[in-house]
Amino acid sequence: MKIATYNVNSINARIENLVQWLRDEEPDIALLQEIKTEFNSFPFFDLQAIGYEARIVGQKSYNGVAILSKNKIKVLHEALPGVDDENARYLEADVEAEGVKWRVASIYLPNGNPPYNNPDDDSKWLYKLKWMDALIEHAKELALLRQPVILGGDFNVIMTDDDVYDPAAFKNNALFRPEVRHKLKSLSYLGFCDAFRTKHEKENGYTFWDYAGASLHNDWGMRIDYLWLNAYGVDRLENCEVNKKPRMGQKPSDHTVLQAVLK
DNA sequence: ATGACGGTAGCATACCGA
Repeated sequence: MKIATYNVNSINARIENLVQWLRDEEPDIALLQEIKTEFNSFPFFDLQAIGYEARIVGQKSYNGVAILSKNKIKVLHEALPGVDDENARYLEADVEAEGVKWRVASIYLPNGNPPYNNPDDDSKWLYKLKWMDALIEHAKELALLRQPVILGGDFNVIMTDDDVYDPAAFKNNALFRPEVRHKLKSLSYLGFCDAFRTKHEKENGYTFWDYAGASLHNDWGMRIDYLWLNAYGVDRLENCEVNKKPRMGQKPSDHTVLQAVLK
C-alpha cells in the first residue's frame, strides 16, 4: 500500500502536476493540503478519470485539505476535535487498501508567524500553539485504536537542526521555536513514529523549498511535511522517501511529495 | 528585518505563505 502527503498550493493551479504524479506513482491514498478551493470548484472529474475518489474540506483562497483514494473513503472528522477553527485544516477518515482498514488524517497545521517575540501581533502564534495542543489531545485518542493510523500532512514544524538549511536563521521562526518542536515531539511519546526518520536517521529529507531566488538549486529547504505512524502502522512500514520530481518540473508547488510503502 | 515568488480575489493591489 502506498500513501503520500503533498501540499499542492492550490489544486486547480496544480492539477496537471498532480495528475502526472498520480499516474506515475499510483498511490493508494494521497493526503493533500492547501487545496485553496471550495467543493464547487474542486476538480473531482479530473481525479475520477484516473481512478481516484476524493473527499475534501474546502475553503476559498486559503487552506483546504483532501483525501484521495482508489477505494472507498469513510469520513470521520471534518475538523480537528477540540478546537474552534474557522479554517479548513483537518480531515480524518477510514480508508481501505489491500484488505486493511487504515485510519488516516490530512493535516495542515497553522504556520504561526510572527511568533510571540513580536509584540504587535501574537494571534497567529497563539492559534498555532492552541491548534497543536488540540492535535495532541486528539492523538491520545487515536493512539488507543487497534488499527494502523497515519497522520500525514504539512505540520509547519522543523524538528531539528538537520531539518533546515540554516538553523541559526530560523531560530526565532514560528516553524522552529522550541515550543512547537517540543509539542510535535510529544507525538512520539504517544507512540507515533516519524516515518521518514524511522528509515533515514540523519539524511536530508527536505519537503519544501521557497519559490524565491535559487532556493531549490542551492537546496535551501526544510523538512516540514510528515507521515506519523502508530505502532500498527510502523510495523508495516517498508520504506518512506521524499519524491522530489513534483518540485522539479514546470509550475511546481513550493512543497514536494513525501511517500511511504506499507505492507 | 525585508522581500524573494507564486496563488487567490477580482481587476489593482492586498493578503498569505515558511
